[in-house]
Amino acid sequence: MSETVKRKRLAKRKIILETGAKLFAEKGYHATRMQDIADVLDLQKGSLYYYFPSKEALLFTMLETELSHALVTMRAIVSSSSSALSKIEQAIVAHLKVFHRYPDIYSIYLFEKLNTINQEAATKVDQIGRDIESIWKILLQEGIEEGELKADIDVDLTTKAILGMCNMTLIWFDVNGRLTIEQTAQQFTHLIFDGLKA
Amino acid sequence: MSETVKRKRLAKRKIILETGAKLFAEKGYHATRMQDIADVLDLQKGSLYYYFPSKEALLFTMLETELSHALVTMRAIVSSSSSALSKIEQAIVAHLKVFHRYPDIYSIYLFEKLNTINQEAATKVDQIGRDIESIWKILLQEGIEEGELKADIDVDLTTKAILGMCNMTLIWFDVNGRLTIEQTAQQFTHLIFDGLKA
Amino acid sequence: MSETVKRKRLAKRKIILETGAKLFAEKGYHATRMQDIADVLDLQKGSLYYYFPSKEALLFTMLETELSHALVTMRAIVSSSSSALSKIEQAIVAHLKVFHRYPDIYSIYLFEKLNTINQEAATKVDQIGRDIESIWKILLQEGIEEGELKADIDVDLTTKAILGMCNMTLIWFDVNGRLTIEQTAQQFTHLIFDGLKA
Amino acid sequence: MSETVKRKRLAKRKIILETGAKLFAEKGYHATRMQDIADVLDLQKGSLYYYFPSKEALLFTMLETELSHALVTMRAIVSSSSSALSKIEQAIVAHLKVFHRYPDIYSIYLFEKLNTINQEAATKVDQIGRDIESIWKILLQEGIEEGELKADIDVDLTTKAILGMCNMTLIWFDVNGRLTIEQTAQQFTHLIFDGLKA
DNA sequence: GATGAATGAGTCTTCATTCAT
DNA sequence: GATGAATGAAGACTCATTCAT
Repeated sequence: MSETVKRKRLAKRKIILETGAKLFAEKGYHATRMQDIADVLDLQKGSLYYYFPSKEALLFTMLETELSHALVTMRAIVSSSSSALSKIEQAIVAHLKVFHRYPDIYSIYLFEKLNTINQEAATKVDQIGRDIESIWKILLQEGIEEGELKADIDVDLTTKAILGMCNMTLIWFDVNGRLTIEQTAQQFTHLIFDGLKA
Repeated sequence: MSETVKRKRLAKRKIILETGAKLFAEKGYHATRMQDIADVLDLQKGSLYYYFPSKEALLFTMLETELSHALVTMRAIVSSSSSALSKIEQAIVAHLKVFHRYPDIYSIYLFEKLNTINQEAATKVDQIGRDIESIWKILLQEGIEEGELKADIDVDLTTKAILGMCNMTLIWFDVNGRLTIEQTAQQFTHLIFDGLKA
Repeated sequence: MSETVKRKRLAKRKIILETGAKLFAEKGYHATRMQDIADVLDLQKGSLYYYFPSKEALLFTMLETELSHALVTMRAIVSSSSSALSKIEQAIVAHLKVFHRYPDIYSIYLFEKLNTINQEAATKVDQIGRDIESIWKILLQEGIEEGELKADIDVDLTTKAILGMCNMTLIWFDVNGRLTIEQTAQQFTHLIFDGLKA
Repeated sequence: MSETVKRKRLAKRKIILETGAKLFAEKGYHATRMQDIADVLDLQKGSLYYYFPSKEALLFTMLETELSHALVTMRAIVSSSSSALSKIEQAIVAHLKVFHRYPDIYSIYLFEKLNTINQEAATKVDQIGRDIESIWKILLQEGIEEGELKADIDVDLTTKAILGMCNMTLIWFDVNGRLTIEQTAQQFTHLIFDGLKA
């Protein structure tokens, strides 16, 4: 297979993945038929199987690919030499940015019951999610140890709180809305660091 | 129809709703078959149609019933005469308690793409959700006006942040875990009011 | 489930099995569609799944049921106290009779590549076939030991020869033809015992 | 088209036929995909259509070619001037040898329901089979007439018996087994001529 | 009220075949 | 000659729903 052909094939795979992600995110995995994806791409549904062996494979390929990318990005940003506070600030921005680069895929990751679709594949994807979560715990722990954060913080719970806040943006954030991702991140940071009290 | 018969019928409807909710929450609406529900109840799937005209009806009945209840509860708790800060504190506890009384149903509400199942019914349910959200906005607004909260708070965004934090507990909270709902609510309140900084 | 209902269900299962057997035998397993079976029974193809979980199950149910029956019959006939020669004679009749009671099912057993359909189930069915074959070997061995058969007979090969002769009747035997099963059996016995030479 | 090109083309056709035969024999015609054949040959499945217009054509080409050859061989061997007994003996050897030269193709011939694949082509192939069978009947008839075989033999049935015995070797004979084809043929001859009785 | 049976529309997947390059 | 891509028709299986009893 020539280089050109390979590139073409990969490009087609990518556009199928993106179309699939969009539809899975909009209507849910089960409510999306292969037909729907094929329709958007102006293809016969059978043709999709030339690129992916199954609907499941389509789903988990996008999840694994993108979540792995997210993990790499988070790691890179976090392993800098800034202060803990600054790192947390960066992490919030980074997390939101990464998740909103492919909001469809991350929505699927968060809100589909993946383990009822394919236990094994779901476990793999989940592991990446847990890895990302543990980065957050490390960050908060560092903050405490360096004295920048309160000593009595419940690291686990706070991680869940921050991630809950950030991840739910996938549901309500509007790209054409009043606030940008950066502004949202900034306000989140402010809330988390200083609280609401006057 | 005698009173006894009516009561029996209602009791059976309730248990069907609860079983349905549990399964919808666990496996998702589409992945749950009427058969699954019937199996748990040791019933023929056809018999379910004696109580509910359709799977959709089963879904939306539970959602409307329970969310209406949540709205009532939130309103009651919030219309007290406490200080804004105290009301917010109470609201967080109340919200978590209400949501975790029937976590299954609220999970379905938050994470199923209801509008792809039945646009009209989804709109109705959604309205209740928006009503609850607006209570939060009012609370925050009061807090600002009474000078208890910072004046520069973005009310909409903060509402989303608090609700994100609270609602995601439906995914990770473990009844048998280290923290109770009340303790979780308390820590959330602390975080939101005072932030993490040392 | 009441007795009457159970009986009805079993009767329906039986007629589905027989219809399936007939079609599988006529056109082959792969060339027979569930639709074909349903058509004969004046049923929707989906309805077949109320009785059998899959096409494979339909296939292997008939095979296991009937071959088990064949084994039992062969054992019963063979464990008598007649002379070896007489037993072999009886065995030939019995074998042909059993096989031609449900020629469809035995044709499927002999001529379908079962192991490419379901390895595990095929192994189970095959074991029954091997059990039947070993009965024949025992018979021949007895005949040799009792001095009724030539001492230099190759038991394995002779078994294959006899079974080949008998089993191939499934392909050419015509119920409405010149010879009955009993007459065929008798001539086979004669050939095997005494040969063709003048 | 040059000679070299033609030769190359024929060689490729032959290897496709042999590969196809092997797979058809192993897994059955319907269970074998063009893809499977292409895989073995390290080819795209589309390329097979450069050599054969269809899967059916592939099947019937191999059958007609090889069965015609078998007929020729049988005729040659049989039209000698030996005694009837000797001719039958030779025929058994010849039959087994011919069939085991391409056991795959003969298995397909015997055990596939060819007429459900292509009625017309199947009839053609069948005719060759019937021609071979009638050679056997002639042989037996000669034996009777020359007084070498018993006068009361049922020629048709005996033909079926002998052919059943011989043809089923295609299922169980093992090239690496204890017996060679020649030895098997010899034992078959012995059994048929003299029987088993001591 | 409940059940066993059946339906029929839908959904994933397969695969022989075609064809532009 | 050969390939990568695509087609489209078919087939196994699912499942919400209906209904006679």
